[in-house]
Amino acid sequence: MLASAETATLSNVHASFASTRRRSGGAIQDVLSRQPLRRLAPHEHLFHEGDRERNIFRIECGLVRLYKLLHDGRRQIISFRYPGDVLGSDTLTEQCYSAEAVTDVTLRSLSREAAHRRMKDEPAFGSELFDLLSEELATTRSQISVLNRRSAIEKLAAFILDLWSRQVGKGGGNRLTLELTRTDIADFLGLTIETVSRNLTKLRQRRIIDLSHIHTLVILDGERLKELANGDCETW
Amino acid sequence: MLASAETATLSNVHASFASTRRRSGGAIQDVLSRQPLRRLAPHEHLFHEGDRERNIFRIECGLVRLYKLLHDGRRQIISFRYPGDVLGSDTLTEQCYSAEAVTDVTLRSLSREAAHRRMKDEPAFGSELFDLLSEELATTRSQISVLNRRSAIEKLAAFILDLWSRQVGKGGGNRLTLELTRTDIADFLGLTIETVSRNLTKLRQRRIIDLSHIHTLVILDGERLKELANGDCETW
DNA sequence: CGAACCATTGACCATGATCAATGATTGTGG
DNA sequence: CCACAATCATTGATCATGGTCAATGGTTCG
Repeated sequence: MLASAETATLSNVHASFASTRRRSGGAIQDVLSRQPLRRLAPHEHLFHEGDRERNIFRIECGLVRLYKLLHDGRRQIISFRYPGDVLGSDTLTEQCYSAEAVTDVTLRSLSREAAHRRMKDEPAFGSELFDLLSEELATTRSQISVLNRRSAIEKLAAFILDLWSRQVGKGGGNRLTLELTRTDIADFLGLTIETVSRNLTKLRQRRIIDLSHIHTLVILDGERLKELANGDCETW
Repeated sequence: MLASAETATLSNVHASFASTRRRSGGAIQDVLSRQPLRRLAPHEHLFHEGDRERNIFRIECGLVRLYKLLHDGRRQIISFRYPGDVLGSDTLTEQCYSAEAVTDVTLRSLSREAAHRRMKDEPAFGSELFDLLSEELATTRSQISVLNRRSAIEKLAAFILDLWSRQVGKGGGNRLTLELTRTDIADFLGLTIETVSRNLTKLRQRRIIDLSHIHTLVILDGERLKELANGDCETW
């Protein structure tokens, strides 16, 4: 069981949350790599909704959450961003959400002005930005499909698989570090913390995951998790 | 009451569905205006998910729905597009949804290849496309906020207000034509047709809307509708 | 006119939200 | 370093919303 989970691909999890990541080189990556490192402590903001100053960022290390505050005071987390992720291509025209460090974060950034200058000189730069933006839009649309119609357990299973897919290749196998609070997960999936908690407990009881330490999640049965994420919940 | 509804602005409906519309001139508009007209009958597709051929379209008249089929066979409608709307800026890299005529539709289109050629000659063209895409992303994110956390009545009220805002300025006052079926509305809002129907009935009973003819909706109390869309449902 | 499709309404039920109590974990100042 | 506070997580009881199943009524179109 462990083995099957370890070797399983995520290709048939149709609607996941995979966010915009660029690993390969490219004009944007090159420019960013030449920017100085900045450090942020937990709860510091990269930017706030409505800020005038705008940048493109690349997370070098740590975890960032993007969120919007709803008019009733609730928080909708748009996405979580991990090392290697580029963000801000979508805010060059308008800043319509906030970005906040969850953990200690190291990042590099490029101002909008610099980006615009680059775009004029280097055509590749603009088209890479365009691609980033397209990818972002596609991801956001998948997110709607997941969030809008699915049960708590389906959302949660998809979320865990998504987290897992990010840590694949970084060693650690089926063990993944959960730096997020239940509130973060709830605000992302559009659930309450109680519902998140209850469903994690159920997953634990059914030996699909292990949560011996609150912030360490071990996937025991990845296949089952994928079934759940895809809606096969008959035996749930 | 009628008067107040008539003069009310929609500015404080924070999370609505307003989609990408370009009314003013611009490089893209200019080019599109020079393309030949095409006509589609109801249920004809502009394109299907996965199609290789890609285009930018402008709806000249009629109504189009964009949708994705979920793996369980359900349909998530991404958005409805109306005359003047431009669509397809997001599909230049990948076609990840389908577009279908709801009514008789007239449109103009520009191939991806032509768009790419234009982008090289005319820098404004590329940056207009970029803006269209950004706008699209912002809209999609608002949509998540509305869809993810809100009650059926809040969704429905926001949806009606959005429809209304599109017909403002076209005469007709508070009367709007509902070319969509209940199934369309349900698939867009992530509800069932029964829930849509029941809530429309309640709105009717409370004299907030009138639905004497199935496809003609009259807003009787726009203020109340806005309150509902914003979550003031105490008296519901 | 009849068939197919669409909409409404009712009865019932499952999911997840809310309210509430308790336990665990983390961080801070003495 | 410990103790206390604050935050976070778990669990239970209850309830409301909206989904499902089912029956009926309207509309539209060949």
